Amino acid sequence: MASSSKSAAAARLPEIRARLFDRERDPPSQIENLLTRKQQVEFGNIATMLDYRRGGITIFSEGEDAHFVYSVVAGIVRISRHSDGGRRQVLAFMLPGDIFGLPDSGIYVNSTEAACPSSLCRVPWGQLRELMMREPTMQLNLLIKVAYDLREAQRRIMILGQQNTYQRLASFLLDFVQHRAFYDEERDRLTLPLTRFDMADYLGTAPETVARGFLRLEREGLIRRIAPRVIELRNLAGLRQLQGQRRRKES
Amino acid sequence: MASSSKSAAAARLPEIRARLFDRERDPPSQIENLLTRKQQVEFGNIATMLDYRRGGITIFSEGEDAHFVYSVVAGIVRISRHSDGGRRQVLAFMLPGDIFGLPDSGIYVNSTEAACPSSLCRVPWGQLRELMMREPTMQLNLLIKVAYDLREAQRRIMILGQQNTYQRLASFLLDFVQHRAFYDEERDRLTLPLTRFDMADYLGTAPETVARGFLRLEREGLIRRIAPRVIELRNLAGLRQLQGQRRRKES
DNA sequence: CGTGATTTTGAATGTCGTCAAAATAGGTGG
DNA sequence: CCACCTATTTTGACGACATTCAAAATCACG
Repeated sequence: MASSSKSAAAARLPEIRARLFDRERDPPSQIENLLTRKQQVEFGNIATMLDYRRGGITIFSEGEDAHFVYSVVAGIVRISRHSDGGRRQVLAFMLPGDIFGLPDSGIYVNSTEAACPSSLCRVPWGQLRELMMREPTMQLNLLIKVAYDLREAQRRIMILGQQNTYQRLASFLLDFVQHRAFYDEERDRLTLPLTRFDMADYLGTAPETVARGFLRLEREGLIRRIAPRVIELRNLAGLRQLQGQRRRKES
Repeated sequence: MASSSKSAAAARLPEIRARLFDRERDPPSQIENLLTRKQQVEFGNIATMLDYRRGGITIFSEGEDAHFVYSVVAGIVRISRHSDGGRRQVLAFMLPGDIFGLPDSGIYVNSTEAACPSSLCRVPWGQLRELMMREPTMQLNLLIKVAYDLREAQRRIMILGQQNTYQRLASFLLDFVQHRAFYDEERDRLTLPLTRFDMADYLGTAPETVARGFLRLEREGLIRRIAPRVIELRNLAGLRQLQGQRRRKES
């Protein structure tokens, strides 16, 4: 499944990225790495690096005993939960700098899979807890990070609560524009290593509707489909303008 | 607006309620107060009690400088955010034991109002930050609480992502059954001091659709409308069964 | 180059947002 | 206590939107 190595030193140092509670520099402060060099090393000392060489591999499943906390170093991790009816909802895609796997009463409440080849950093929950008790600033960093994730979840509630599927798709594309790993600014090209099913379950809709959304975006000149998973963004401002509109065409 | 008093001792001690990271008792552990008696007093020492005598009063608005963190002692607080188009989305209703007002780069990102007469506990952010640096367990409690709120937000994403408005309304009613302040178990009566607009903005729908939802719930024998804001729940199991169904009737 | 999975397109129908208007509740002052 | 007024809630009608089932087209991979 995933190959592991104890020598975290050799690999890229783990980061935790979020926006700070307080203004440190000029407002508004950007998303940044919360850890000092020293903390990164300390964190790396209790961590194991994991390599998921292809997408679709399960990291952990809801209901299992939670022994580890993970942080993404490279790639995309899909966090999902299943409803009573068995339908999957993708709650978030975790990108480099994100942390996931905090326990709830000792168990995981979500399932997670690598959505594409990914590198993770795994820390035993007990040891992280000890480290945080010794190091209040380390704990504060985790608090800041979780608070940041909460605000992101609230942003998703906004989108799901008041946008139609067409607007949601545009929001989704725009989210990835921030990340250089997926958006080639030179060519305006977005590479999304995700299936229509993943997108549909994330956007709370059906894969067919996602496809129709892409069709409409193309017809309206906002994008061009190079391949199913490669999109040229032809009009960023136009995509952004969709956000503010009403859910439904006026009368 | 709100009357305040420095003597927190006279009032009910503030609580922070959430589910723990780890299992302390038999699984699964229930929602409980995170603070020890001593911590409650310590927390009360830097807090000011606020009384909002009627609903609709603004506590703070998005974009303002964030100086205080609040915790609900009694009542309901509505947390909302406005989209580009100006439409309001209610992100959450905060009930006794909940905390809100954590800053993002020094400012509030949400607006909050008392949804009905409420008592709050207000703490200067700077002092809370100091207290947390001295008291790692106090900080851990806040972390646990925010992580709990994150999971609740994820639950809302599930509901908005895969339930129709009828099912969402049922979920909403069931959420309040947990709280004795709103649900009279003897008479099966739910008292919701909220307008159809509040509910609609929370559920991501229109007030008319909420009204139609209540109508249908009544026609199907699941509830009985005593008054617009007082509902008799006649079939809890039936309400719960709605959750697992598909969004749309199979043709 | 074939095979299975993914993606796209088509058609039918259920759902819900919107506008309009009637009915009801809740609070105020006579 | 009642009449009145305003805000809230309910009901009706219509059309846009999205889910579902079905099937064709395309892609990825061996």
